[in-house]
Amino acid sequence: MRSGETVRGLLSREREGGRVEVRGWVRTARHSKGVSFLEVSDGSCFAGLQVVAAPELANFEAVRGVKTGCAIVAGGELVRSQGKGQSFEVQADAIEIVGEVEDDYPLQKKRHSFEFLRTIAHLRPRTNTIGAVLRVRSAAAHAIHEFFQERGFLLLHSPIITASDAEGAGELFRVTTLDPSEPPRTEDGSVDSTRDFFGREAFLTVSGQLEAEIAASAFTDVYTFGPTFRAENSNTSRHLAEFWMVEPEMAFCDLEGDMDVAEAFLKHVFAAVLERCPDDMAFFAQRIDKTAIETLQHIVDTPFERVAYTEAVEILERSGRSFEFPVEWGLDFQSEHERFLAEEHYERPVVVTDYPASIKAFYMYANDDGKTVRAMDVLVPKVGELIGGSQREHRLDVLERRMAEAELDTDPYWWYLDLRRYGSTPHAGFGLGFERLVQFMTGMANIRDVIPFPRVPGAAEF
RNA sequence: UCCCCGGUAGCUCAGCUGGCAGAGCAAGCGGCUGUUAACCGCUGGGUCGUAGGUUCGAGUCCUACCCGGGGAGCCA
Repeated sequence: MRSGETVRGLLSREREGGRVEVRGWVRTARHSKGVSFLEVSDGSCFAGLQVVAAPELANFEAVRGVKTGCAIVAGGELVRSQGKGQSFEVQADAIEIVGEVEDDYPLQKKRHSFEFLRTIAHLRPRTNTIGAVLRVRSAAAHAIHEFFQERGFLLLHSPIITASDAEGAGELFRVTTLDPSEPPRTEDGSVDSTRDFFGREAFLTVSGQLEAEIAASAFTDVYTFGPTFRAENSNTSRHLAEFWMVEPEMAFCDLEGDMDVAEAFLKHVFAAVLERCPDDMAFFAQRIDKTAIETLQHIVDTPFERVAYTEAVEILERSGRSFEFPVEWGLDFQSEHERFLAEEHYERPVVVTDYPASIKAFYMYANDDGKTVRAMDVLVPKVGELIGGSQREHRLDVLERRMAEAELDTDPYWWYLDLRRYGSTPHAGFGLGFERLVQFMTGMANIRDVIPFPRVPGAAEF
C-alpha cells in the first residue's frame, strides 16, 4: 500500500506514458453521462491530478457517486490532457473507492471563511489555503534546520518544563500533579509545592534562551527550535498561547556578528521557500497578498540597513510625519514607527541597535554610555519587528547589578550567573517567532491559520 | 483586559421605519460524451446565539450573558 508515486512526482514528470497509481482525496468531481472527472489531491503539492473515468470501468456506476472528500486509489495510463488546466491526467483503468464520504461533509467546492475552518481544524488541512500554509510551514522549518546545520550549529533540545521564569516577564502555565481541589498545604495554609511532582513549582517554558546560553558555553554555536508557552490573556491575530520559537546563541560573538547571522538566516529561509514552494507562493500572491512573492524576493536581494536607536529617533522626529504615538528618546517604538523606518525611509529591512536599557531585558550587554544596551531588532516592511536579539551581558558584576535594578531574585538564576564565573565569553543570539515568520511569508492575516492546532485563551479543541 | 463590529438553513449572506423565514452554494433525486469551484431541472432543509423585557404582534427595539471577528495594550 506504500508503493505509489505522489501527485507532485507524477506532475513533474518529463513525459507521458506508463501505468501509474494515484491515491488521495477527491477535491471536486464532475460527472456526466459518459465520463467522470475526479480531481485528486494527496497534499504533496498545491495542484491535484485529474483522473478520467470512462464507462468501461467495472464499477463506473459507483464512481459516478464519488464526490468531494472521498478517498480513492486510481490506476491507469498517464496521458497528456485533452483539456485545459493541466498537463497530465490519468486515464483510469481501475478506481478503488477506499473511503466514502457522508452527506454532511462540511468542506465544499467554494471559499469558506477562516473562522469556519478553525471550527473544523481536523479537516481544514485539505483546503487550498491551509494546505499551502502547512507546506510552506514545513519547508520553512526544514530551511531553518538546514541553515544552522550547514554552519555547524548544534541543535539543543531545551526543556519544555522549567523552574525559572526567563526575563521575569510573561504569564506562565503552571505544571503540577497536585489535586487542585485538595492540594497539600503548609502550616501557614499555602500550597506545599515541595510535595508536588518535582518537589517545587514548575512551569512550561517561555523561552529556551537561558538554556541555549549554557549550551553555547560548550558548543560555541547552538540553536533551539521548539514550542514555547505564554499564558497571557491576549486575544489578537498575532498571539498564541503555544507557539514555536527559533533561538540561536553564539559564543565569542558580538552584536555585529549576531546581525550578520540574522540577515543571512532570513535570506536563506525566504530563498528556500520561494524555490521549493513556487505553486503555494503563487497561490498566496493570487488570493491572499498580491505582494507576497516580491516582498520575500526583495528581502533576499537587498542588503539590510543598520541604524542605532538614537539616530532612528532623530529620523522619525525629522520626518515631519505626525504619528499617533509620540516619538521620544527612551520610549519604545510603536508598530507605526517601525513600519515608517522599514517601508518609507529605508524601503528595505532595517536593523535598529543599541536601545535604551530601560526598555530592554536585564541580560543585555550594557554599553559604556551607561544608557543603552547592545540589543537589535530586525524590522521589515509590512509587519515591523520580525527578529529581536542582543549581545548578552557576560560580565558577572554588571549582570548582578542589572538584576538588582530589575528587582529580580537571583537565587533561581544561580546557574546562569555561574556561566559568568567559569570561562565567560562575549556571546549573542536572537529569537524569532516561527508562526510570525510563516505569517509574514504567506500574508495570512490571522496567526491561528498558520499553525495546525492553535491554542488561544478559551480554546484548545483538537 | 479595554474599545468597536457581528451571530438568520450544513456554508456564504439578504431580510427597509416591528406585520406570512429568503437567495446562492452544499445535500438528495433526475438530465447531460471532455469537464476545470462544470452545467440544467426538481426536492428536502430554520429553537433567527442564549435568557429575560417592551409590544396586539419581535429576526428587527431594550437589558444581561455566551461565542466570533477587527483594533489597542503586551509581546514572539
